[in-house]
Amino acid sequence: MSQHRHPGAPGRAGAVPALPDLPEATVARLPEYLRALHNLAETGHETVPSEGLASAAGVNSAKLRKDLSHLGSYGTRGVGYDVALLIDQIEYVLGLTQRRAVALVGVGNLGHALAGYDGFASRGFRIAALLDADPARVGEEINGLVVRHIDELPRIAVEESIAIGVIATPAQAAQRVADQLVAVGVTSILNFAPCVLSVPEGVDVRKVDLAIELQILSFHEHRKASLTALPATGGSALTALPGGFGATDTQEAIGT
Amino acid sequence: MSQHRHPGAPGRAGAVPALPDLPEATVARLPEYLRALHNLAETGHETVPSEGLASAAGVNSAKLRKDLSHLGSYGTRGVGYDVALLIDQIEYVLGLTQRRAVALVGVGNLGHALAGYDGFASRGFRIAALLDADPARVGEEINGLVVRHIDELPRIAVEESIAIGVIATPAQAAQRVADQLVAVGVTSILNFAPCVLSVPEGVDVRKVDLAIELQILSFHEHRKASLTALPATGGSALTALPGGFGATDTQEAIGT
DNA sequence: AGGCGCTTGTGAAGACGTGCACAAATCGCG
DNA sequence: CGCGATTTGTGCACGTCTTCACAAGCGCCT
Repeated sequence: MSQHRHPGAPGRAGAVPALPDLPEATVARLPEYLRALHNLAETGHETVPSEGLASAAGVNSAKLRKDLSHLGSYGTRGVGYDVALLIDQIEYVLGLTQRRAVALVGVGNLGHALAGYDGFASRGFRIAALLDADPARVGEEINGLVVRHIDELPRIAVEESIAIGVIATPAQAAQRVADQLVAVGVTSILNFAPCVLSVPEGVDVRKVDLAIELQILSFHEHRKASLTALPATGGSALTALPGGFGATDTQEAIGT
Repeated sequence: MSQHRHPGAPGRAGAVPALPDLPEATVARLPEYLRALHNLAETGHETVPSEGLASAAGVNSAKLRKDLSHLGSYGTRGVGYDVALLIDQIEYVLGLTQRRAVALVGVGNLGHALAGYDGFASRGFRIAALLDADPARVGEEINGLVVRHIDELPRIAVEESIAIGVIATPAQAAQRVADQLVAVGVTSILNFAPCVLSVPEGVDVRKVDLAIELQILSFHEHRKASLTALPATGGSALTALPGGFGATDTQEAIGT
C-alpha cells in the first residue's frame, strides 16, 4: 500500500489533519454507505466486499470503490472492507465524532414532526433548541424540549454552541431566520421552506422541498404515460430513463 | 431555430405529443423555476428576463436559458419570458395539468406532518388516502381524511386512481409497503424511510433522508473547521467549495 | 426606416461524474 | 512454498452537466 496517509485516526485527536477534498457526489453518498454499514455491523458482519456494500447502499460497486478510495480507504484485497474500521473512517470524515447541536426554527406542522424525529439523535445530532417567532407557541414542550422565542437565539447559540440551523418556517419568514442564524455564527443551514435563501460566502445551505420531489415524480409519470400511449414497437420499450441514476438520489429500476 | 416543435400546447389535449426528453438535471430544476414564476406572477410581473428568473430560482442565467431552451422555450429576445406562458409550459411538461392523487403510507410522526402539509395541495397534488398498518391508528382523522388500513390499498388505489405513493413508515416496513404499492400499479414512489428500496424496472423511486442532509452539512462544517484551523496564508482562504453548485441543490455562498 | 441596446438561444470547451476492465495484492489450501 | 481464487484500487474512455461567449432576433427611439 506504500505510504498509507491515515487521513486522521478516528480515536486520536492530534493536529487537525486537513481533510482530503472529496468530490461533492462522493460526500453525498457517504452517509448512505454509513447507514448500510451500521446495518451490516448489527447483523454480525465483520467484513464486507464492495459488491455487498454497494448493493446495500443501492449503488454500483465500482462507484463505491472509487468513493472509498478517495478517503484513503481501508480495504483488504481478496477479503473486503473491515466494517467497524470503515464506520470509524466515514464518521470521522463526516465530522460525526462530535455530536453536533442543531437549532430547529419554526415549530409548525413540519417542525413539530422534525422535533420528534429520532433519526436525528440516532445519527449523530442533538436537537439543542426549538425556536419560533409566534408567542403562542413559545413555552410548549415537545419531546422534552421547551419552545423558546427566536429572539433568544443569540444567547442560546452560545450556550449550546449551535452548529447547524434547520429552518421549518413558512417561506416568507425563512430569509429573516436565515439572516438571524448567520448573524450568530451558524454556517450550515438546512432549509425546508420553499424559497431560495441568500447567505454570505462560506455559509452552506441545503434545501429540501417536498413538493419539488413530487413534481419530479410527476414528470416521470407524465413521460411514462406519453410513451406507453404511442408504443411504436412492443417489447421492452421502457428501457429505463436515459439519465440513469441522476444527480440527487433517484433510484430507477433496480433489477431483480 | 426553424421548426418550432410546440411540444404540446397546454390547453389543447389532442394526441399525446411525446415529451421532449429532458436532461435529468433540468427536470430537477424546473419545479424551482415554476415556484419562482408563480411568485413573479403574484407580484404583477408579466415578463421576466432570464437574469431575473435565474436569481429568483438561485441559479446561473446561462443554465436557466439552456434549461428552458430544452422545452422549446417561449422567450422573446430583447424582452424576456412571458411569465404566464412559461408557467403553462412548465406545468404541462411536469404533468401538473392533472391533479395527481397521492397515497400516504405511514401516519407516524412524519406522516402526520405530511398529511397536514398544505404545500402538496397548493402545488398540484391531492392527498387521496392515508394508510397505516397499525390498527390503533386506523380510524383517526387528520385534516379531513380518515386513516385506513393498508390492506385496503388495492380497492382505494382503483377508486382514487392513485398515481404516487409516499412512504413514511419505519425502515423495516418500507420494502413491504413498496411491494404493495407496486402490486397495485403505482409507478412513482417518494421514500422517506432510511433504506434502499428495490423495485421492478419502470418504477421510479426518489428518496428523502433528513439525517443524510444533516450529515452532508456536518462534513462541510468539519471541513471548514479544519481549514480555518491551519490557515497557511491569510486573506481569502475560504474561496468557496471546489464543487460549487453541486448535484442536488446545495446552495453555497450567494454573494451580496 | 434605420440604428441601437438589450436579451435570448446555442456552439464549443472545459469540468465533473460514471463505469469498464484489469493489474496488483491478499488469503487459503494443497 | 507456490498456486489459484478472490477482491481492491485505478487508468482510461465515455457521457453528462456547466459555463462562457457571441450571433441572431426583437423592440424602441429618433
